[in-house]
Amino acid sequence: MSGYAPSEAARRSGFSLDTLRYYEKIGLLADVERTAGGQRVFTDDDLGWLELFRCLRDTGMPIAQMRRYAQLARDGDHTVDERCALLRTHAVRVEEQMGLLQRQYEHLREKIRYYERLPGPPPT
Amino acid sequence: MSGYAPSEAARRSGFSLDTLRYYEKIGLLADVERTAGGQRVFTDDDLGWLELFRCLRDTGMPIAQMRRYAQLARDGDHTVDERCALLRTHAVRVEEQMGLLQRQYEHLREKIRYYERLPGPPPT
DNA sequence: GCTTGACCTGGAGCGCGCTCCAGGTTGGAG
DNA sequence: CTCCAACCTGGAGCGCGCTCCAGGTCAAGC
Repeated sequence: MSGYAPSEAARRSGFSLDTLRYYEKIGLLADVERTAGGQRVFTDDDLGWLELFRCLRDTGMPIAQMRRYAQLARDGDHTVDERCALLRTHAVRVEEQMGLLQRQYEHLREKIRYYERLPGPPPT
Repeated sequence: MSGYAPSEAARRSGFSLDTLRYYEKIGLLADVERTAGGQRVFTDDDLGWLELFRCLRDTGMPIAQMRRYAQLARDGDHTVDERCALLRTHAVRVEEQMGLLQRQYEHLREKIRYYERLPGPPPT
């Protein structure tokens, strides 16, 4: 149920071992369990966090902000409002990003259509 | 109609002066005109290229690939197919990127909804 | 002609997010 | 008990895309 070796955690999360260590080093992942010998043991909870980090990373949130979010979560329930606000603000930025991407994608398609209208057989 | 000072080109393109110089230095923009004294004069054609670079940059194309595209364009009409293929390949990547962004955005919204369902007055 | 702000060059530096390395330790299989 | 693959640490290095700087030149307005 819980207790994954580093390589397994890497496989499941899609992050590299180095990235997992890095995320712990900078305080994104805190208090990762260890064996008596000092080797990491990741829990389902850790994997849940990693999934969130992947979501935030893929949507372009800077690490500093993820760090802040994680710290708030560690600080307890009274930070719920601030955490929610942080996510909402981020969501707005993501919407803008999607809009820009969409618009530029359309320009790109238009450029491609221009090439396709050129005399001569269309490539492929 | 054509012939813009660097600051004007920066204003119109939205790139910084340093970035314009950088783009020329690495061969994205080639053969930018100069005054007798050596100062750059940007043409409408240059601005057109910059608009394209912005589109490609905003959609995540690495500079090396933009360089390649620009070089192909300089090489003449016989590179049309390759240029078109390059843009099409890029468009596919952009579609993937949009799909990922959309999916992760939905996860984000779900997380926000989770916060909003929490007991207590929803923030703001 | 002088001033002054915009511009020039080559090259160093930066911020981000990892990624790699050396040198040493751990722990499960046989 | 031995082996060896997986793991540990601290710290250096990297790739990208700019950004900044020093020290000098240009050119438009007075």
